[in-house]
Amino acid sequence: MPTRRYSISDLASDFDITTRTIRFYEEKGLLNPERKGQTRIYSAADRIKLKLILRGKRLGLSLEDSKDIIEMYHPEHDNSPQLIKLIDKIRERRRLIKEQLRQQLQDLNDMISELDQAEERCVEALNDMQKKPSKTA
Amino acid sequence: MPTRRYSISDLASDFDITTRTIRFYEEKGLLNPERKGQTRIYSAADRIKLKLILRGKRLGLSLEDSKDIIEMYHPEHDNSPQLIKLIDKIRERRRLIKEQLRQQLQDLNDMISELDQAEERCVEALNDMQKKPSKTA
DNA sequence: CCTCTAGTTTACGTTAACGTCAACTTTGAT
DNA sequence: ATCAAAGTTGACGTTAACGTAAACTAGAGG
Repeated sequence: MPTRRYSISDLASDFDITTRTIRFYEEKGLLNPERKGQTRIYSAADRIKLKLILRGKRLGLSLEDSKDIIEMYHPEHDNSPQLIKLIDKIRERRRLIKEQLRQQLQDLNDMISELDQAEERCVEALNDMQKKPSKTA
Repeated sequence: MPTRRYSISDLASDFDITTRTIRFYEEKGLLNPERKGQTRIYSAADRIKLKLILRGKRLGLSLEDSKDIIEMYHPEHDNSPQLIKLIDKIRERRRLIKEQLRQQLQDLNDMISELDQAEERCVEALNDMQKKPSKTA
């Protein structure tokens, strides 16, 4: 079994965040590491959760959203009505993600092509200035 | 000439934001509408700037970033060293955007496929519960 | 034993991006 | 004229996501 353990500063340096950040995520209920005495000990699963949180951040999700998503991956295997609700939540979340994907893709492509045009205009302006030596008296 | 004008609430309802938000963007130097008396009058160009700001927000840009980008589209046509610096800024920004595009694409696809797997696990768990009636005493 | 390093809790501070009054003024419609 | 709707300027409040500092503890090494 790959029962790897990590200290809080291990994870901090791995993901290039501060220990404060990691404790903050715990405060918000996104992580629940073991304790040896009062020192936190993180498992491989905790590491993955952290990864999910950070990916969520890159996508603009709130910590609350990431918390939701984490619970989808690590459900308390309850009874079947709970499971059915969970499946619905997963499908809804996937819908949202896909819509976001579509929108962001379009936004990014639009922005890139507009930057291209802006650059072109600048280059032309530069060329024009080379020919007419300028009006500066 | 399409010299369309907009009131602040026109734009607010068009983009589904509050007038406070629009005034806030002006406070931060992203908009500079004309005034008729003390009332703000927005042009078509202002409308476009607003659109750029909101797109920036969807992409996770800060207002400062959006301000930068707006100035790339509406440069004060200065002298050539300024123009050259501007071109560099545009290229750098495009680089950032492209990297972000790449990253977000991967993140979103990863997340979707993980949601697919999570759903599958739930469905299987449900099926298992149908067969073995459960252990609940 | 002493000190250094890493860890902990508690608590107040900070920044961005607005929200929410309050207290006016301006203006088109009746 | 008046009255409601829309506009304006302060100014303080709020939320998320941490930063920062103080004061303490526990283990490892010389």
